[in-house]
Amino acid sequence: MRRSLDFKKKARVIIVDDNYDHLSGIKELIEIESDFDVVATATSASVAISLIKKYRPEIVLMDINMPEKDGLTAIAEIEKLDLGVRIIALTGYDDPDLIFRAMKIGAKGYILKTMASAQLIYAIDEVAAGKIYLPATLSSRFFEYFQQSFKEETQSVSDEENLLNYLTQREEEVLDLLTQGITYKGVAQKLFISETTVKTHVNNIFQKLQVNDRTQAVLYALNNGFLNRRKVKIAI
Amino acid sequence: MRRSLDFKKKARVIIVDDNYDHLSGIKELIEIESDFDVVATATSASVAISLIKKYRPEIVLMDINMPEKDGLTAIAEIEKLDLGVRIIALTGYDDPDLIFRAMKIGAKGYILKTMASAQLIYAIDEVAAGKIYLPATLSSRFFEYFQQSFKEETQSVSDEENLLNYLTQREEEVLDLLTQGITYKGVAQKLFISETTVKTHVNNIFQKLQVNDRTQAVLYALNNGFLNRRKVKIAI
DNA sequence: CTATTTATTGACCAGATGGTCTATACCCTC
DNA sequence: GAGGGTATAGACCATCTGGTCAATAAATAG
Repeated sequence: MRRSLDFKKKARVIIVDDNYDHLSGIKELIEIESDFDVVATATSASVAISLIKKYRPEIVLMDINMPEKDGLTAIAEIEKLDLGVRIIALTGYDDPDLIFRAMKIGAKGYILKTMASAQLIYAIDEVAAGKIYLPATLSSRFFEYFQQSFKEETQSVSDEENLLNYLTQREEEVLDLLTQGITYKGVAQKLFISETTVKTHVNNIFQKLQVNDRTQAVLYALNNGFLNRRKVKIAI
Repeated sequence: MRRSLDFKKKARVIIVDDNYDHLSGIKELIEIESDFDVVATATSASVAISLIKKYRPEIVLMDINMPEKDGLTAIAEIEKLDLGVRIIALTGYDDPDLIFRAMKIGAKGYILKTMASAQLIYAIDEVAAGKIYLPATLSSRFFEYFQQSFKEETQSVSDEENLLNYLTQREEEVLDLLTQGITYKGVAQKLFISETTVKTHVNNIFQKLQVNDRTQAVLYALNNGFLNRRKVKIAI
């Protein structure tokens, strides 16, 4: 029991930072203040990726602000490799957009360089233990940004303005099939009605949505919460 | 300075919980352990909404598990009123999906009923001060769910499988215009080429994406990260 | 009971769309 | 300089799409 805990603590770490002074500072800090094993360091993202493939560390500390290939892209690439590496992002700024994007692409933690050394060790500890760690202040920032991005999305159009609300139930069914890229004939078969009827519905839909063709109708539906209930869908 | 802090602390609170015992328990706790002013309580969401309109509290504690109108819907409705009320969700379960949805629709905090009373007071404190508060354990859950929902979305298709990657630059431009619901003629004008050329490109796009018409092409593009860079877009 | 809304269908037509084949010109690579 | 990929363009044609007008039946609202 004790052994396995100790074993877990001896997680191997790779540090990536284009500033050599920062790099060695963090390295020393970790070596002195913690049990972690810094197996390698890198001053560029591309070198880092090679090292990660070679050493397969448990933890990577990745500076976000780097020239050439930036840290976020690097994180995305590493995550794509699916090596089980757990990445902690590291920057000087608490820009919510950066935090959001880092967490989105799979960073397991996000730390500011200005934070106390104990916080860094704690973060590594938590992440090494399989958790996701964001300091309270950053997590607060994240959520504000997160909620804001929703408000703009969903609350931008009120119910009265959302033309989708004026569609009848049958028209919604037809539109639903249209958003799956089905032709008049196909819709007619699916709904057991004639092609002409479908055309009538489609025409009514166009008028209500104030569009001229199915592509625009589909786009309107997608942009105004028509099939939102289906699945979580996030994109930047 | 001191006064304004004290003033802030005297935030008015409304508590909503269909279980009367819980309700009065929380009420007592807040009245004894904190400076907050419980101006009203409600055992149903609809009553709560009326009370909120009447009292305009700073804080609402909202139980999520309620019959009739559930707490999440209630939160969404209250947020839509845009009264500046700050809502803290309250449940017995740390279901990540619930947490995610609560935060999505604008809850400023999320607390488990099993948590220590001090934690509840602290949460109200933070939220009353304008912050968003999630206890570390819940925030961890949230992030796991958050990242998972991405992985399914973005990593579901590898680069080789994503047929969009086989499009030439010109074809991408054409597709981009198609996803805006523009006709052959319109595309031709925008790109300063003939309508025939557009048709050729479109046909090539269809073959590469293995679809039969523009609607399907647009849907494929939308579902496979074609215009993802534009805006944050989240939906459930 | 009448008016309105909704769902249904037909007919007709212009124009848009999609499929196929062919052809030229440019650029890049081998 | 031959070959491959890309962008351009025309011709032809079947089909699909969208617009309009008209009509019936059922359900709902007033």
